[in-house]
Order: sequence, then C-alpha cells, then structure tokens
Amino acid sequence: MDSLVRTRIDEMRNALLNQGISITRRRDKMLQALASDDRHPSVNELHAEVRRWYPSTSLATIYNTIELLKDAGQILELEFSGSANRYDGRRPMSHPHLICLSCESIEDMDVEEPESDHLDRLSEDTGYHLVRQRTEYYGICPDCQEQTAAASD
Amino acid sequence: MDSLVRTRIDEMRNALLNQGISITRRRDKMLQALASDDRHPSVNELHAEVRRWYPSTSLATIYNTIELLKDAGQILELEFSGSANRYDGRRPMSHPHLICLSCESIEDMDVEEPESDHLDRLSEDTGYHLVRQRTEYYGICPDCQEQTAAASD
DNA sequence: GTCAAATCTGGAATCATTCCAGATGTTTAG
DNA sequence: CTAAACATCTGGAATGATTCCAGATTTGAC
Repeated sequence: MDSLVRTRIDEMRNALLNQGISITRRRDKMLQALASDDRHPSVNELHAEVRRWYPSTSLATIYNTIELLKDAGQILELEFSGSANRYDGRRPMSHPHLICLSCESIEDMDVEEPESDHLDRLSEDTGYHLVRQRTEYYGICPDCQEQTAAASD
Repeated sequence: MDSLVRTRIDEMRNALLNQGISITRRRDKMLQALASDDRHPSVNELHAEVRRWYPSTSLATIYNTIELLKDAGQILELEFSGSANRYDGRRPMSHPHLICLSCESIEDMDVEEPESDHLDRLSEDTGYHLVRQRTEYYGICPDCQEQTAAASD
C-alpha cells in the first residue's frame, strides 16, 4: 500500500482517537476506502466497499462515520441536490475540483496551495467569519469528449 | 421599481421568448420575484411570492419555470443536499457567494469580474471542456456574529 | 366560438438522508 | 469469569426536496 495512503489513514485514526472515538473494524475499513480511493466516493460506494469485508454493515453506519469524520475535520463533503453527496477523505482541507457533467467523475484540481491566510483576509474584507470555501469547475472531461467524438463518427 | 430590475426582467423575458416560451402571468410574477429579490430565494419562497398574486399556483409550476430558466441560461442554481436549492436570477453568470452557516443567508460577493477567458484558459490547462464554475465561502455573517456576542452578555 | 397546443394542478413516486428503538458487541469493576 | 454500563450497529420508518404524471384549465389561431 502507498505510504501516503498509510499516513493518511493514521492521521484519520488519530484524529478520531483524540476525540475519544474508537476505531471499530467497520470504521477502519471505511478509513482505508476513503484514503485510497481518489474518485470521491458516494455513501453507496463506501457502503459497498465496507460490505465486501463486513456484509452486515448497514447504511446508517456509513452515514454515522461520515458524521464523525466531519466533526473531526477529516473529510470534505461535496454536496449535490440532485444526486448523492461525494466525499474526499484524502485531502480534507478545501481545494478545487473538476466535475464532469457527463460521467459525474470528480477530480482534484492541481493548484498551488492558497496562501494560508486567504480566508482570514477575505474575512477582514467581508466582515464574515469565514471557515471554509468551495470551488468547483463543471464541464466535460477528456474521456467523455473522446466518446462523444467517437460516437459521431 | 429599480431600472436595473426592469432591465433584468426584460432580459429574462426575451431569453424565454427567443426559445419560443410564452410569458404567462405566473411566469411573469416569478421573473419579477427573481429579479428583485437579492436574497437568493428558495423554491418555497418563490412559490409563496407567486401565490400572493395567483393563489392556486402549484409548486410544480415553480419547478417548471426554474427548469425553463436554467435551459435559457437565465438563472444560477445553488445546490445543497441538506436543504432546498437557492436561486440567483439577478446575475445568471457564475460568481462567488458568501453563505452564512448560521442563518443560511446568501450574499453575492463583490469581486472584480473574472477575465472572460478564465474558463477557456483553465480548459486548456486541464483538458476539460469547462462551462461553469462555483465558488462559495462559508462562515458566520456579521449579523449572526453580533447576535452571538449579545447573547453571551 | 371551436379546436389544438401549451400550461397548470394536485397528488403520487423517488431518492438521499436522518431518526429511532431494539439488538449486538466491548469494556470495566468486582 | 460475570455482570453491569456503555458504545456501536442494524433495519426500517420518517422526512423533505424534487420529479413525474394524468387529467383539468387556459391560451391562441382560425
């Protein structure tokens, strides 16, 4: 297993432990799934993954663990009204995403880290006490563009 | 009525007419509500407003009209999974918003217009064919900060 | 006025998420 | 080891926004 993944799992484990939350087997599997899957899985996908190991796992447990991770600041939730939320457990700090309107894939966007005081400066400017941001770009991903091109041959 | 509001209503009307969609009385009220309300109303709020004039209006009509406006590129939809979507009919092009986590108010953020080729350049960089973006900042608005301060006196 | 097309209504269906009561599993104190 | 106390988990019901649909109403062309 990728050592970055391992490091990330440890971060999540420790963050939960620090809040007095124990790492059960299901929770552990879920952390593994979140740390290793960069496709920004939905609750259903996480459920399916954890079920491979513990088939009796209920959906409620997945929602539950998501809640714990959110409280611990260890997961980024991408909300959508029409379809299920998607989760980023690999990089829990706000960062921009590329979202394909056709296949609904979500990719992290590589950008230089924002200055760490970015939100602080904006808070000054706006009078808000800002705590996080959300930036997403919507379009058609390269794969889907190819498929469209191929289909029209 | 503010002349900017009037102009905006005309823009929306014309955009719909250009698509062969007629402006019924309910639709017209809804355009007025969208153009004059800068609080980013939800479907329920729009419904309530239109009902003041046409009490028999059903929710489905509001959803319907939203769909027409989206297709015509005349409304910005801000999606949330936990609560109802919110709409910006005053500035239909992507622009950043300030969202209060406490009172759920949404404000337009004043920023210099992005260069018009911003999405084009990002499309080049990423290989996506990008069509829109979403930028939101979450925090506590000045009003809610005051209330918290007052409550703790 | 008549007819055809567009619009609208009200209620049912869908689906993600939340809630809850009871069952199961884990830990602690003795 | 055992029992009580507590945390976790399950399965199903409740919720709420949105979509769907069939039938009723309205509109526009003639």
